[in-house]
Amino acid sequence: METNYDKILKATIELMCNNGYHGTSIQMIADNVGITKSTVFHHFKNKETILLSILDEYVPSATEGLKKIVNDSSLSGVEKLKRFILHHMKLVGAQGDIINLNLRESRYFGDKNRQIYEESQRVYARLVRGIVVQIQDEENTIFKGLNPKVVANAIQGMCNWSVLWYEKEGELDMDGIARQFYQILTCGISEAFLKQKSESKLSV
Amino acid sequence: METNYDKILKATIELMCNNGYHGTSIQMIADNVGITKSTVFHHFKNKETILLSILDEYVPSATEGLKKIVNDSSLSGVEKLKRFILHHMKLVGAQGDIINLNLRESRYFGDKNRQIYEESQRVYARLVRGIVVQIQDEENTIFKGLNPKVVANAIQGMCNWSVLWYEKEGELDMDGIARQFYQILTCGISEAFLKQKSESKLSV
Amino acid sequence: METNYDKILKATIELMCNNGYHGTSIQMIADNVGITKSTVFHHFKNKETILLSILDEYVPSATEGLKKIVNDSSLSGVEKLKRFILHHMKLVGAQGDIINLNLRESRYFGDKNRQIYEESQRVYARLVRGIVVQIQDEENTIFKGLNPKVVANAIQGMCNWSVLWYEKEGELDMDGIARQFYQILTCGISEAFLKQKSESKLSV
Amino acid sequence: METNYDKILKATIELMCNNGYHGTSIQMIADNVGITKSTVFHHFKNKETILLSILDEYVPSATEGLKKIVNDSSLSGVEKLKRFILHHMKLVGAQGDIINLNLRESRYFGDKNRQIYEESQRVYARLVRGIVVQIQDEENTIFKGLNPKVVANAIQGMCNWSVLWYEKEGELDMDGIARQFYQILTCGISEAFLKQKSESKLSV
DNA sequence: AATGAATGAGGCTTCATTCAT
DNA sequence: AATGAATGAAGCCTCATTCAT
Repeated sequence: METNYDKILKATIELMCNNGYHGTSIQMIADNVGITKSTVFHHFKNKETILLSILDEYVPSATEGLKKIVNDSSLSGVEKLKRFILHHMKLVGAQGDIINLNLRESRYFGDKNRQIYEESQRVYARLVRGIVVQIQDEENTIFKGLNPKVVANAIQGMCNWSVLWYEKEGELDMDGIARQFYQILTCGISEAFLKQKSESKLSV
Repeated sequence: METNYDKILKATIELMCNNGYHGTSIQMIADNVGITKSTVFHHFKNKETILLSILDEYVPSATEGLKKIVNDSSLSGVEKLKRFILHHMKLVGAQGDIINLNLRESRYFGDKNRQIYEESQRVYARLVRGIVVQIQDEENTIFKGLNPKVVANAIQGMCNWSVLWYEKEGELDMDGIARQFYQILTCGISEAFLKQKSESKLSV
Repeated sequence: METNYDKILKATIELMCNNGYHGTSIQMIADNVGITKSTVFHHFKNKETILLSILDEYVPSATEGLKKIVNDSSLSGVEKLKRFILHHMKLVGAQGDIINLNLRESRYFGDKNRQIYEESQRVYARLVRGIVVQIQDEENTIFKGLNPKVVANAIQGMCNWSVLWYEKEGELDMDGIARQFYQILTCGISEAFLKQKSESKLSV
Repeated sequence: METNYDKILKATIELMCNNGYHGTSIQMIADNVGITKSTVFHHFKNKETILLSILDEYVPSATEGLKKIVNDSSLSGVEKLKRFILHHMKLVGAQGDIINLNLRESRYFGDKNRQIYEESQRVYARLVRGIVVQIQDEENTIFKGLNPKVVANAIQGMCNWSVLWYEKEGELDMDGIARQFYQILTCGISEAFLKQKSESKLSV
């Protein structure tokens, strides 16, 4: 059975995605769940803690996934980029709402928690930058002569921005979007990947 | 002399960028300017109007600039892309705060105004998409076989995301960032542009 | 072993002394003891009952002590005054916190209990007034021509006020303070008492 | 015309005297005045500030009065004591409610203001102690051999306690109570004062 | 004996806004 | 042009208490 605790988290994700942190009141959350304000405070010390609980469940696992890709020394930089985009866009597809919260609302945390979350975002950014640097080392044509920081931010912007326009029930699927992003960045240099990818899709 | 009207706009930009629409109160604005709440309402009918006035001054001119580029039939698609990025990133550099507001806080408008702003964003997006389509028509290697909508969103994400990480006093200048974005998207296919650009810089 | 029941009483005394009745919440009490709110209600019907239990244990015994002194027909009024002060100040020293509660927080009782406690304070006051009257009857110089009610209140004020300034670990001991109070009131008329008292101290 | 500001102060004095600081809600104050909660906050930043404003108006003037007496080098210690008691008891009669607040509720201030008020009470206490010491220097029989701190506290207790039992409309007048307090402390040594005092009363 | 879940009432405070001056 | 007074609505949160386990 779904507990009120879980229902509160779920309702908060939805509401804060639509209305933002400050635009979502405890009353709205309570109404959405069908309980009283008091009950919300029975489960969570305060409003910030609700958002914190949501992000605490998501952020570490997202970073873990990326770390695994980056630290796999058997992979080429390009391969890592490909996997990162697939990994990241899959998250956007599956947990777009939470990513949305992480990107937009974590800045409303109090000092302590905000620093934690800004740090976690810096960590994530640093991992992406690592991929870019490796590609620049290995490849001759891709990202050549460019500032890794700029490139990494460009990649992340391209991917993260999708939380604003991607429609779950729309015509585009996340896998397809990810592959297109990859192609934009690598300019079709390894089109083999695209074919291989769509074949492998059959076997899943 | 700077009028209170202007001071209110300026203070609101700063405060809403840091705290969001709901996180910025009329009292905060008044304090920041050094006037009373009442005076704020003397100049603006209500809170929403303040944000509206800020965006109304910025958005049309931004769209105008883009329209000029897109409608110039003497330009190739690639050239339009180059100019769009330069144009857009210059805006981010000069008016990053306002773009920030436009992207993040316009969703808090009431129904009527929100629709207006969503429409203006759709217009902007359509213009960008037009550039992508033109490039696909003209070029053989760039954006080949990709969904124009995805590409346009990727470009806009790459660019807009910079409002979150670009530091005005930092080491990177907007011109440089714009050129790197262009290169990422075109994979250095027209490196001539980069050279030409840095030369032209001397003559300006 | 100290039961939770006792721990709750102890914590409540401390907390209410520092924060007052309204300033002390069940949550604070529970936290202070290291149990849950529910457990507090398991032991006490409601908040008022906790305070009631504390005072019910103390007040009757205090009154009893005073009654014994007053009703001992073998004692002179001055002797009764001396003993009352010693008795009362010893209570302040040993149970200052509870006296504090009795004096300051009993007014927050509900109607019924408040009346009980106000009555108990009237009883106490009447006993003290009895001592004053007896002194006026027996002595020529002490309290002569004064209103017994005023004198009794003066004595009680002098004594009770000490809960606000007496420091348990300070330089002054309650016995000494009591003797000085006695001397102030009797103006050293029976200094013999003081000598006798300090000698008797050796034999105790 | 009496402003809402003043009405709020007046209502707060009465309510907090009866119900204490924590027992008095802003709603109660608003109701008592006949305004809304919001209006209370229009005039006072927060609840604490209301109490602060009340005490800030009273405390300094009370201390000033005492200082004048103590610093008048033409007066004997006994005369100062007499005047102090009259001064202090007159305050109790006229502003008993505020003294009550000062003594009982100032402890609920936040750290900063509490320290200010505790210091102001220490100052007051020190002045009283000064009188006691002067008497011990000048007189042979009064307060002889006693700890000045204890005596000063005894005097203050005797006087302050009266806020709890003095009834404005009762049979006793403050002048009479003050004179009786004086006689208790000095044991009728200067009965002349009492006569003189009651005569002077005629001429007023 | 002890606790977790739940809640209605209320507490302090902020907010956007109106009105009279 | 600017402000002080006033307010209704709402916001976050605490409180004492009940109930089922």
